[in-house]
Amino acid sequence: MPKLVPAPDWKPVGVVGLEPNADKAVREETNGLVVAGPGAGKTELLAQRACFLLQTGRCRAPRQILAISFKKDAAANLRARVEKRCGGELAGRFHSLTFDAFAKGLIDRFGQALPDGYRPTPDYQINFDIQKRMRDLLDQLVGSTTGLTMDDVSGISDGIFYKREFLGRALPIPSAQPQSIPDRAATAMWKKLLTGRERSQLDFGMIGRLAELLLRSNPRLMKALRQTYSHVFLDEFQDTTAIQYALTRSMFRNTAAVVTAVGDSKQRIMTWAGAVENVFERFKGDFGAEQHDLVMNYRSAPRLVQIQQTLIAAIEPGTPPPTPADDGTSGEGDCRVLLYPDHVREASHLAEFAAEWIFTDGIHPRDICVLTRNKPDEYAGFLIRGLAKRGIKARAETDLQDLLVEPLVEVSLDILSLSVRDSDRVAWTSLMGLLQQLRGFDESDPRLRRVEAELNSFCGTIRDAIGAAGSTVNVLVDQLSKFFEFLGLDAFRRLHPQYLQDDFISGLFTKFTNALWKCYEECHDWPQAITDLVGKDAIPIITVHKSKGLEYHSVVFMGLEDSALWNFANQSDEERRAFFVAFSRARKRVLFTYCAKRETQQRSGGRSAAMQSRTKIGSLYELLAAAGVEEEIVT
DNA sequence: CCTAACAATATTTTT
DNA sequence: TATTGTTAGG
Repeated sequence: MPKLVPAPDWKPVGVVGLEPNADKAVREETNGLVVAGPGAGKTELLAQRACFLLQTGRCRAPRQILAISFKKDAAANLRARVEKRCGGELAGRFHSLTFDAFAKGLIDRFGQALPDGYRPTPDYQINFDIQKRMRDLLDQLVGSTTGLTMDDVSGISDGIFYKREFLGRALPIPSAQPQSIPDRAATAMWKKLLTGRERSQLDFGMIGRLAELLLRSNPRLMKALRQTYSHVFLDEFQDTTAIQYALTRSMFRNTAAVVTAVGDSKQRIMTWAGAVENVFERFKGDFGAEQHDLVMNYRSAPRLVQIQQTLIAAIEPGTPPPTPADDGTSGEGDCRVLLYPDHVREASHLAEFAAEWIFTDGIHPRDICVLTRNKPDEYAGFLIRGLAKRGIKARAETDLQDLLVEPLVEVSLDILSLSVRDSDRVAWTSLMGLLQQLRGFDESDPRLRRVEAELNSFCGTIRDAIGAAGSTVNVLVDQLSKFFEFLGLDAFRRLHPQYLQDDFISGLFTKFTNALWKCYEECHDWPQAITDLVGKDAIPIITVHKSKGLEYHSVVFMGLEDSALWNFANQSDEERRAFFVAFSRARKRVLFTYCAKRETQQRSGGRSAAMQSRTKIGSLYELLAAAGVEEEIVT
């Protein structure tokens, strides 16, 4: 048992120091809201606070810290930092997971304790299409059992219904008579999705509502939960949805749990997906949270921070301006707008830049990022080919990103790499470790020698099969399936409970094998195909939304044009914040591009490129001009 | 088979 | 808003 440190003696772990407000937030004894811009070290602050609470005994065994993030990688990142900072033993009481994983965990463990009428089948299916299929589902409600007529149902707008009556408020649906038509439809809809088929159909919005109902209707469960967690962290709080906030609120408001939320309202770019606009104010009101503003920017060069100050003044006047931690000795930072006649010139010019950055300045391709507002593959098609001519790889990441972090895919890539490469120590070690774990052997178990031999012979079989002439994607599927049988598919699925859902694991497997086969067909070289799929040396091309929370040495925002920001007139605040998010990803350099003419997709039909304009988003250009950013006309 | 008119969609996380 | 997809009707 590690020795407790008295709070006054506690020092931040592994960092030089914290700015005064951060130090205060780390040691805060009551609910707090940390508001901080990009590069302020919000995640690090949470990691330090976890260390503080665990090492000083503010959070004392058996009590735990619950840390909730939005994205899997953010949750994993935070967990890893805490483990590194204060060791595995204390970090064992730090539970870092996504909101959805947390709510689903409650339903999976205790869902059968839900009240009648709201109890899903234990083998419920996750269905991502419920919102999309709402019109259809509504139409299916017509009938004598629901008492809803064709007219009733066609008078309901599916989008509004889903957001308001179906998921917009706490369960249960008010049942006092007379029920309004939408309320009757909502009641019938829950019934249909929970009991209409053999297996209940749920999406994550429904799971969130059910989790909240579960706790509210089971005081003992609620009490157990509150006793488990003495402290709660909420990361990226500006993105919290109404459902998530309701759950958080009913769990921890007016309880002994100390809740710390961190976020940045200037980076709120998910309101269209349900993020609550005034969630900071509501949190401060409901939880009596004290606000801590952080002002340091540890990410960006001084010139870039200065430009950020201009953007911030426009987005959220009155916000304290950020202070660069970077003194500029390694470069002031650079931002320019490049105006091109067309997408062809843009591609060749940007490729020239990239070649210089990579081959002369030694910047790693992964430390460069191309951002687009939407449709990255269409916007960057020409650029990808321009870069390829100079020997630089680049690719639109989109769904590959998510695929590659799945354990199923990692294991598959390990065994394939081991099969087709002369040696891959890392893959060998990780597969042997996994086999050992799944078989329940300890390190010195003599049976491991046999497993080693079997693994080796598997590699030979796989290499021969997938390398044979006339091999198809089915051969790949077949070989991998056999390998997972050998590995112990059931044990593997128990190790990663998300794979207990048949559709999830089989869909994932198909996506992966198809993607890998596509790479193979392009180069007919297995080691190369694996490298290509992983995208190790490729410049990532992603949307602004995907880039949230990431940072790069250099950022290129392609297509600062009216048509790319098509909804600017309707949601200029949100688009301005997206612009700010894009800009603030960079440590040293940001380039914006504009093309007078642009063809976003490479078409064989030879359609003419569309003329672009930038008047409707003129206010963005004015902001850059006000910050002294130069425009450069490239011919 | 072609065109005109209309509708959908774009930014997203989550097992 | 601009582009792409769908469908009815010629």
